[in-house]
Amino acid sequence: MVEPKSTRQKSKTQDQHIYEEIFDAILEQRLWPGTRLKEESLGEIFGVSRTIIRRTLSRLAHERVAVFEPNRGAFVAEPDVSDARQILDARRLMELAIVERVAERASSIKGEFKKLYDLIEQEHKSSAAADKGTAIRLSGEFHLELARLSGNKPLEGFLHSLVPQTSLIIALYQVKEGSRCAIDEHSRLLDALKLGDAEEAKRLMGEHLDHIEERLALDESPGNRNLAKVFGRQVEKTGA
Amino acid sequence: MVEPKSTRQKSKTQDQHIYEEIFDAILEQRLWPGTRLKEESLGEIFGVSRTIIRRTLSRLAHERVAVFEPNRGAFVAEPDVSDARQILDARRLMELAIVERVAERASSIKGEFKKLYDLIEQEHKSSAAADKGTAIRLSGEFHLELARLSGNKPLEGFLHSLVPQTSLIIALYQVKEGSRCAIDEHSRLLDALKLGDAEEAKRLMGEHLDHIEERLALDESPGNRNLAKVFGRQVEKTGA
DNA sequence: GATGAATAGATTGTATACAATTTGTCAGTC
DNA sequence: GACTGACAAATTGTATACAATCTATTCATC
Repeated sequence: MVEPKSTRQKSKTQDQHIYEEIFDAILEQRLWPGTRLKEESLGEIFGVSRTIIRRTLSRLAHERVAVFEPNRGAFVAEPDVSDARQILDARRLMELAIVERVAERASSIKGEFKKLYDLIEQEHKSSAAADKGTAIRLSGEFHLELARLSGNKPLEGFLHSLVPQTSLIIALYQVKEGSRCAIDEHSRLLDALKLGDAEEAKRLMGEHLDHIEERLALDESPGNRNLAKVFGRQVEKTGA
Repeated sequence: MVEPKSTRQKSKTQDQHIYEEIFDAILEQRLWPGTRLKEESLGEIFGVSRTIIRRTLSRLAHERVAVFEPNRGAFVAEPDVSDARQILDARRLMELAIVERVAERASSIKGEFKKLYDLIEQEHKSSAAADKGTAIRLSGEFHLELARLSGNKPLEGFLHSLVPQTSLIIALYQVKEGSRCAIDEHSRLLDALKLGDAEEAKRLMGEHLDHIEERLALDESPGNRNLAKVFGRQVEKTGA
């Protein structure tokens, strides 16, 4: 549908674009856990062949944001309660390590904090506009930008896969609506980071994550399991 | 060259096999940083088309064990000094978190320690046989099995990409030969883990990693930079 | 009417064909 | 003899063709 132009050249950019489009859709919870990702449909949407789509799905699968079911196709991942606990555990570990490193580097990266402030401002705007999807995505982007400022690419990459997975967990298991205090938490965290106060930053990040987890129903009782699954798809887990 | 049989079915296993073959070659330092990974050659070696090879390379690239250079192909990664520091930093963080979790679960996973003991025994054997490649690989597998026992799949997956990257760093920057005390360190670590002594296990793991890093020349002085690069390949960094 | 087998349609998995790009070679010029 | 440009070979990047598998529908049977 778009002009084919040179066919090549923009390949990496093209890939990245499609990836981010799906990534953002998951962050904003427009793509629900369990949603089928049909290759030909996606190919038509983005004007590329299945080859490209397949590569993107493969990347998402490697990041555990999507799963391939053999001969059945790719689906948006549906982390179960056990997965969710492991993901949140890993994420806490990462986030604390990240703020520690950002705080340590605070003085040498002063100029780079601007984007974080911009993101907080945008968060306020979308919150005021009751634009829930954008607000959630911006919150994720705040954490990703923090990871980038840690100066550690492996950690950044790892968090990049944990953030959308957290989004899926929230979609599946959040029972209480998120009060907008999260934005203020980001704001206070950023203040501590700017001062290079690692301990305070870690404390704030820990509380921030506590608040996210408090709103989740991750007990394994059948009632809650169903509650979670009901809003997902693909129920046939036993039969296979 | 191999019988084509059903063409399908074994697909995932086939993929996994090729992946592990390359993965092990890197762990054993048979594949050197900078080595070109030509798609057609690999396809012939494993008896599959470029499609399959490309998927494998794409996975390796995502794990930062290989790098794609646009229109030029895939190469075994050559982490520079800055990359190396970040990788080792991330790895330390992961390894400490992993032993912490294994120690916590020690009592409930008693039966699962067997493989670790087996691996140590194999390490002794290959060390006695002066089989350096195998010894290095087994050491890596020890850490990977530890990660598996942490019970945290995301952490396990992340370490799975850090271990071969460490192998590349050692290939590029190790200046002193590794004394075989590493095996005893694994052994003592395992003892502490079995007792559920998280603090002692973390201390031992920290020392173990110290010893690995002590043998590396990661200072940015031009002499050492060249020393490292000289044994790699693909020198044209400025031109392209 | 419910159950189950057979068949048609849809979708994924892999190989291959072709286009775009890079790399290496060789002639021509200064 | 060194340098530049053009051409040829090799290799990657993408699309497409075809095979294998799964899914849904239909029809027969009880």
